[in-house]
Amino acid sequence: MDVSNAAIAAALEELGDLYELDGAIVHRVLAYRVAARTVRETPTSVAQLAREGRATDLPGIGATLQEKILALSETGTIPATEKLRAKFPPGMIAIMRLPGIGPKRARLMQKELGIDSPEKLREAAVHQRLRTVRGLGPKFEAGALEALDSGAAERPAPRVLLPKAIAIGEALALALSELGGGETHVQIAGSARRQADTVKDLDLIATTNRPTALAKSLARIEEIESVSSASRSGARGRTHTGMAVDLRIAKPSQLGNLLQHFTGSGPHNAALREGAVRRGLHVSEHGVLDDASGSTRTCTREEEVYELLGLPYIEPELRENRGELQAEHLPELIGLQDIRGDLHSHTIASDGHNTIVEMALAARERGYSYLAITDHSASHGFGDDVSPSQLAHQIELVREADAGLEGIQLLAGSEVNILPDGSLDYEDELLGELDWVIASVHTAFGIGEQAMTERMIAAIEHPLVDAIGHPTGRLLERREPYPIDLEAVFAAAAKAGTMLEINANPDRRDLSDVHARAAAAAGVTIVINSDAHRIDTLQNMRWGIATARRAWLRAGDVANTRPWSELRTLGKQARK
DNA sequence: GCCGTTTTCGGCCCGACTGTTTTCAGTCG
Repeated sequence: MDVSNAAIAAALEELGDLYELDGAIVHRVLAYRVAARTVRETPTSVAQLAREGRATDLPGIGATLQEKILALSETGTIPATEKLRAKFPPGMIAIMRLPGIGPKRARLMQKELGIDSPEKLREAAVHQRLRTVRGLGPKFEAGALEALDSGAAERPAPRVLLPKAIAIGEALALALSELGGGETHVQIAGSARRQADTVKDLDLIATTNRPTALAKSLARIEEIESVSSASRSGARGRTHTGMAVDLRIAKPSQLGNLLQHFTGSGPHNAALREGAVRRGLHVSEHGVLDDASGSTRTCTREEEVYELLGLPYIEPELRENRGELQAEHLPELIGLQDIRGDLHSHTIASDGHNTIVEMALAARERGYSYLAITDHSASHGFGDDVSPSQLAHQIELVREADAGLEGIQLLAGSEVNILPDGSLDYEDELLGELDWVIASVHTAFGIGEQAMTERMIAAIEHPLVDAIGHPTGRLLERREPYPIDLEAVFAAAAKAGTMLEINANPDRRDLSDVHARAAAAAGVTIVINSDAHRIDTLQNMRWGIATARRAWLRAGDVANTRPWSELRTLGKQARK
């Protein structure tokens, strides 16, 4: 079995870190990090690509890295890594992770004091030996101790799921607007604005006529635990939940530049600026410097920044340096208003918390014209399983509720378990009674890539399965996707006409942005579903839309932007 | 390390902040 893309990415990250410690130039180190990201986001097996000599087709991967990937996949290790590990023990990388310590200082301390682990660093700091090294001083010593005490060496900074980050960001923006007075406007930038799966720190951009007062007011907000610096240009702080907050205050004349800069992403901005330099332009958060005239243009609106560079406006969700700067045409992205119905929801028949009618009314309230009731199936377990006879009864209940409701069509459905052998846990005859069938994997995640791929493809090819639910099984920050050959899955789904879901639960967002984009490119029809287990979570649809936008999807790529009368002709039930 | 409207070598975004310095290196986003 091939080494996974995640393992290759981790190996490239490690080698980049080791080269950095070894004093390599930053561009070489960056090349490893860029390559690691590319590998992590590639939906097909990079080990296999390397074996076929095609890994070099991926952006940022050349002959040297292809060779190293090949070595990793054939021998389980990369020779250069082995060599450098002997020179720099793992503790050195942990030290380099501490805030305020990079490769230069880590190596300096190793050379001068023999420090090669967080423990030895603490020992030296406590005994005030760090300050004996030229270039280091008492403040550095104190900072190192504080960083060690924070636990930064043991665990990476936590990432917050998007809904929580946006909730905090909106609360802070509102509080700042009130504290700053009438002329104050605050908006969210950074990865939260780009609608990423998770957010490390929150970027807020403000305009105000009292900048110093606004920066100082950050400390007065109840969510804020501490503020480390505040000036007329902004403030940095931390919430009680440990999330870093960066407030930047812009002059209105430069708001466009600042917003563009702090929306990122880093790779997008770096590529944008490299492209600009080729046109004799230099982009920063302050403006666009033109070599020809020697003058700097500032932009009140973000659109003007892109216009000055000869680019169309690029939606924040696309700013990941995934081809948006080179694209001939950018897609007109799908929006929440395009969604006509939700095709994955649960009720009290399984593990949901509301009745069919309650869910239907809430869906109608959202403006949907249809809702599929898709409770779990016969082998779900947890006491929430729906036996075949119970499903037959549930179908009657759905038909009854549908007959009694105006303005929304209820569809009888099920979220059927895909058993380890690829079969489903209801008989075809019963499935044939349904309007809509989703099939999902809920058990036996560890059967291996090949078995999982065969299992999934069996479900995809089942004549009564309309869509596959949360196709990779990932839970953000908690569980990796199960190993599966997605290239084969996408090809099978496109051929069979089985849709693949973007599950909009913000813990899942599965398919992911890069996977959904690859699936659509392979000809798969996407369906975006809330997987709501109560009326309140129907609104999770917005996170699915966020993923779809990051996947470059248009309304036409997504099945449930169509009325049911049209959608049903795409489903398998129409063909039975 | 990669890459090519500067094509096989010589570039490879831009600025702020901090702490240690006497003019700047290192780190960070």
